[in-house]
Amino acid sequence: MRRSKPYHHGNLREELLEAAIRLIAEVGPTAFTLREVARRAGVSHNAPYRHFRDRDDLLAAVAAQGFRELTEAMIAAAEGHSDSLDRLKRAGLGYVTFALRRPQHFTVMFDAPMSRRKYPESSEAAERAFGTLLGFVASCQDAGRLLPGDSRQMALLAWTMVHGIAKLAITGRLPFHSAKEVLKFAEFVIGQSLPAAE
Amino acid sequence: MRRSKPYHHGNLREELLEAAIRLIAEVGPTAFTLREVARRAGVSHNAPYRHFRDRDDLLAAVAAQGFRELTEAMIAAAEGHSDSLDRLKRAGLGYVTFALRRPQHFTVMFDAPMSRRKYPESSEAAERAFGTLLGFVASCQDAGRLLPGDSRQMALLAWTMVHGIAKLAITGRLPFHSAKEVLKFAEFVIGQSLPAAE
DNA sequence: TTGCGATGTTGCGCATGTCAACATGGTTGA
DNA sequence: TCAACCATGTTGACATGCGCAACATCGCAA
Repeated sequence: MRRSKPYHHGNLREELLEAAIRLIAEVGPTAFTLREVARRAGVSHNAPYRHFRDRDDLLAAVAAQGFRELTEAMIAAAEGHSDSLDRLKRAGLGYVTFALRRPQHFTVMFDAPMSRRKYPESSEAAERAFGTLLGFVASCQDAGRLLPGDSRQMALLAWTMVHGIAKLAITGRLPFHSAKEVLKFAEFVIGQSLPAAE
Repeated sequence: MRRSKPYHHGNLREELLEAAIRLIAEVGPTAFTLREVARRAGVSHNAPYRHFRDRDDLLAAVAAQGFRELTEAMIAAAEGHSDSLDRLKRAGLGYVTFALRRPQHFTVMFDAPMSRRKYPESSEAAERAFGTLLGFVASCQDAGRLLPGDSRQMALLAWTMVHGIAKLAITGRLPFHSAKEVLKFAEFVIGQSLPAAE
């Protein structure tokens, strides 16, 4: 049995990250505060500095975690569908759904200018997410379900589309009042814009 | 001749707004500070409170001004082109160009959740911008250059597209290193996704 | 002319990010 | 075995920001 609080925490980095993610979900990136994270993790206001260079560094870690989860969400959304074009569309909807479910986290992931130099972990996680989308696109082309051509370019097209929808929906700019409506619109956009073969 | 500084400024609101826009262009919305704006306008750190409820209120005014300029930018981009579809495409490229030229301002306009209640001026300016785009879409449909259908839906499609491109480009997520490349990509996307008639 | 309301100013309390100095205790090498 | 070391936490301080309250100034209206 542990006597009250041990001086050394043992797993602080993880807990700080989780606390940060929860805090951001509650108050958003602007009101997000390093000191509040420390409070929630039950440590002093300076403890986080042993694990993160500064506020932005912690936010970058939060973003990285977000990108990993986004990747998972897209894969999970495509799961169970066998037609490659269907899988691509589902992945796109998964992207939007993720953004709608975790708007603040999504905001942290995309609002700060990404600097590969400073935050390599976050950058790599982001690239992995894009790579996943690229994979879906390439599969479609291989299967002849999408017009052939530069898959990278095509994946960028798909990405900017779902991203635009997600961002505008999150910030309340679209005239929709439920996730359902947004997703219906997203389906319309995807169907309209993907250069399906045949 | 005016002896040193008069106690009452005379046109402070305007100057604060301009100073704020310049400051944001330099340091971005995060580092933007009410006090620095006051400093630049040459007034005390509390003077702005006579003209803006708080920091967010000033930012909302900045956003409103941005939406007005964005509207102008789209109109100007379409000017001189007679074919309606051409005009629509140019307006879209104008949207992206505006974002690339004034990334920080664009960010202020779109990153904060929009509350119609709290910031009616900014909301209306934003709606006017969208209305402008809607007008271009409707013209295309009237001229039979775009498939008929719900123009509102179609305008939303166009908007989310250019917005996605703009946002990702601004935050350095697209693999392009010049505005020219981004615009070329934007042309590709627009050409690919607009459901042109014929 | 006077006094009132709009506009600026000074000064404050409180919160935050971050630096510096110090405390603690698990691990390690002699 | 045990002492020194280093990673990890803590305390305290400082500069800066936001926004409130009280006060100052001045144009305008009665």
